[in-house]
Amino acid sequence: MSEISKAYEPQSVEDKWYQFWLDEEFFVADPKSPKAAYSIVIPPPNVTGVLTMGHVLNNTIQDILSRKARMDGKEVLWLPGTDHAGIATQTIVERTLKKSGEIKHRDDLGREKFLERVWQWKEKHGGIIIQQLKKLGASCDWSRERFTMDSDYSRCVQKVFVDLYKKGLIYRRKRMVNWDPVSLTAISDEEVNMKEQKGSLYYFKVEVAEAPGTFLTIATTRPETIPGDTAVAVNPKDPRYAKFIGKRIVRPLPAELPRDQKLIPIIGDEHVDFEFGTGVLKVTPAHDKADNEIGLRHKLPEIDIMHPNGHMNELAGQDLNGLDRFKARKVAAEKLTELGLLEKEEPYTNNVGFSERTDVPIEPRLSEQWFLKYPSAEKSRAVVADGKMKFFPDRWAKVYDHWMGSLQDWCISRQLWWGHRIPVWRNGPEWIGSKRKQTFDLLWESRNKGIAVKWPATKTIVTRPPFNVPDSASELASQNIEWTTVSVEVAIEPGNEDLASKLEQLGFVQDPDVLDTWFSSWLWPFATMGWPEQTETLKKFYPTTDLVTGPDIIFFWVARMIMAGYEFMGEMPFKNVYFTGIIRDKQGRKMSKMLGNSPNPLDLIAQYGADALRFGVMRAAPLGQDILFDEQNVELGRNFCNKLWNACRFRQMQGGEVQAEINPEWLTPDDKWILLKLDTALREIAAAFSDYKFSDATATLYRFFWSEYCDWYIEASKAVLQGDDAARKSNTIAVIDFVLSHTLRMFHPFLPFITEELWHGMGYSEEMPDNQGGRTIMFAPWPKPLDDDFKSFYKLAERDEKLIEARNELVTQGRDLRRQANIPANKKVKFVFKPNGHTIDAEVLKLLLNAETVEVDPHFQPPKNALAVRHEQGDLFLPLEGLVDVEAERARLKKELEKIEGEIAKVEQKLANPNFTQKVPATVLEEHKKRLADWQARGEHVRAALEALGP
RNA sequence: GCGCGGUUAGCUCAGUGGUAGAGCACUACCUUGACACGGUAGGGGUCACAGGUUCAAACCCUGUAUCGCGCACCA
Repeated sequence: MSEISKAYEPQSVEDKWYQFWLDEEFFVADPKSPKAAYSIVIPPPNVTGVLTMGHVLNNTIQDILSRKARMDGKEVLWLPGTDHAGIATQTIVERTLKKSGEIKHRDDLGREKFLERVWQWKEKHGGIIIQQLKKLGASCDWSRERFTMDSDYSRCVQKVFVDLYKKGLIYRRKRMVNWDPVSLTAISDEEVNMKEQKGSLYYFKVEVAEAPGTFLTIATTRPETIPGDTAVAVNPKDPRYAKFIGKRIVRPLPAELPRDQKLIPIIGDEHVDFEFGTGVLKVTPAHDKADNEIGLRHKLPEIDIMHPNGHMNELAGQDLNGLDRFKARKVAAEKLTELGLLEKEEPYTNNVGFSERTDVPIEPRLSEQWFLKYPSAEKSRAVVADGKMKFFPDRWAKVYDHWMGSLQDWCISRQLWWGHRIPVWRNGPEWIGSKRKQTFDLLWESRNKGIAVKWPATKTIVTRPPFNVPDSASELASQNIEWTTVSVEVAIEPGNEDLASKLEQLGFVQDPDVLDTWFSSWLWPFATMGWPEQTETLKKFYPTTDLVTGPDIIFFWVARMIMAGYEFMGEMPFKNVYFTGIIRDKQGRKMSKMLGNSPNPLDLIAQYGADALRFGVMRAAPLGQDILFDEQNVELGRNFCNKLWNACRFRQMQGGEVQAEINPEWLTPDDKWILLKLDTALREIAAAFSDYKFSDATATLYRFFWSEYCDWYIEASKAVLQGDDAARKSNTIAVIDFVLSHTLRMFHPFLPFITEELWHGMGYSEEMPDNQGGRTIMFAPWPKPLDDDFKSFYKLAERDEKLIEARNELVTQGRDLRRQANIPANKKVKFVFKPNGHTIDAEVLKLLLNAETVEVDPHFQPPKNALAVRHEQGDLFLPLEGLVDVEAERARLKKELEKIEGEIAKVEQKLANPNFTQKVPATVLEEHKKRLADWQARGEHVRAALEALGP
């Protein structure tokens, strides 16, 4: 440290070292390295994203793991990148363009032009979060940064799609999906959140056509869908209604439709719960998932009465046509009232599915979509259940298992533009005329080359291989298939772009939909490493070691990656999964832009430093618990860094040789004590790492460094450092260097910047080989606990530890005497120590007590008013002259005596119990006996002190 | 409805059977040659409740209450 500032100033330090690490390529992973591999792939943040506290938590953990692994001598790959985030990105760009007045709708630009703008936007703003991660100190291999829409990556997605298509696992079908009427796309079940909604349950009556004057009453929450009803269902076992099955009712809406066009059947279906409502269910197959299933069972017609944007269409009738679905609900109820059919409306709370992205109620809608039947599901489920892949905390394994046990096919198509377009071409309406022969020839030729050509004859939907393509025109003819009614699907693998363009010339069109973003993210662990080539990187770093992510994407991402890993790599994608908690504000609310309770991590870094932010977050983030974030945590981190800084500054002020040999003969009991405490801390941290308990690790670091090293050891060592014995002094400095060099390395994964600065500043990097931290602390060895050879060479034994701990206790009590006597902290006082056969360093005692002198007198006879503490090492007296408030002191001592007697009674009771003395392990019994003796001794002492105060 | 997690000091949380802990906040004293982003000392808890197991329970078991989360879902 050329210039020693009194306080640590992170801003000037952090950028300097990050640039150094980048320039030296310390983060770059070498697949040819002989070292053992350690790898993590980053959960790719949205390319539109900015750094949130969640990212800070997540990436700090990954950085800690990566840096620790480097110090453990591993070849580390932390692979970064971003996700194209279909809906989110498209929405942002579209909104921006609308705001600027350039367009009213993305159709104004057209698909191609619009995508150009998204790419432009991505180039301009897409790097922000990467830069922010660098500010945090993330040691990612930036030379390998990937984006899920990179051309290589897109080829992986395309290949995977066609592969699964050929296996028959991907298919296109008209089905009920979750429709988001705002973003105008289907979404998957996982993107739907159920929320409680307060609404109404409407009871209306319908007339039975075959029995005029007879009415059934139906309860519904959605009267606006009545025009879409194609049946009324009752439970066939319901005695009230069974007799109506087979008859028809008159559907009340649309009101203007003639009665004979509104007759719909009463059907019997087990699905109907006769406890609920009136026991009569209206069936709307086009607008309700359960109703759709009933519709399929009973072959009911489907009437779609809504536009994709959630507004009613003309089939809903003139009263509702054009209205938004919620407005239509009210109008439909009014209409029923008008018709005299509404019996009552009661308040009702039910659960409604909301789109995760746009937060509007999803609309169940019939549409043609692509679906995936999950591959390798059994293996993927078993690997976690068997514990071959470990989840931390492991309760998530149960959640995973439950989901894996009830997999539903995944709706993977999205009606968006920004994303991987589905690589399937279909014959369009203009597929006519003279190009017919040319087309068939091309298709037969392609099919023979292994291209996936599906040939579903009209009305026959083929979804499984083998693809039943007629071999020739004559076969086509012999099957009596009219070529004009044939529909063909061609899925094209990467590298066959020429076939696509040929098909397009022949009137084929590519499917307009894109794939769900997660359909690309699920390939992340191997698509980023060069798959499908068997690259050096894949060989070295796949499967990855750890995955760090939030439990909110366990289904979206983690489960799917496991399945993709098995399906395409034949191997699990990661060995351990660490699930972080969710960051909340200090009132326990989720961080959100709306609430404005989400601090900007960059502001925190600017104010407190990246190390402080990292330390504060890690300290507050126990495994598996949500984190209530408070800026005070960061302040604490800053204070801690400052403490570390100043402790090193103190060492530097002592001068002397850097990292000199420690001479075992000159070690003081305090030296031995701190070495043993260091050993304990190293062991605790090793244990914390193996359990992924980072908050435990930071707690240990904090306690060891602040309480043990600074508060006790440094203060005690001043006795030597301020003395005039040069040999002892340099030995103590050697101990300090030993401890500090271990401490800095132990801290480095958590506090990368300040430790690098101090590592160099303290001179610990000097004359060291590279693998000992010569160029950077990043590659200094992770400190190991002290071994037995070390301990015996330096004669470190448990009794040294006990001796100092007892001495420290004596000091604390001695310091308390000052307070009892109301002596200001800055006033030096004279203590007398009456030793009890033990040796104790009076110089150290004097320093720790902040005393003017500590007189050691084995024959000291205390005066009446001396305050005293009795201790196993001797008695410490603070002789005073009339300073003490006798009454207050008496009261205090009495209170203490009461407490002591209580403790004595407790232990005595236990020891008097023969069950206890006979059953308990010897060590516990011993400990209780000793405890009793200790309390008794203290009690005696307090009693003596009381007596000494006089009557 | 099913499942999971929490309930310990004013606040946020550690603590897997053997003397209840940390940080912050609080009180008092102190700018003592590393650090006021600091030091010293102190006050403060029937460990949600009720049973049970045990020589011994914050900890294990059963139940209850309460908060949060996930899954499922009946119009």
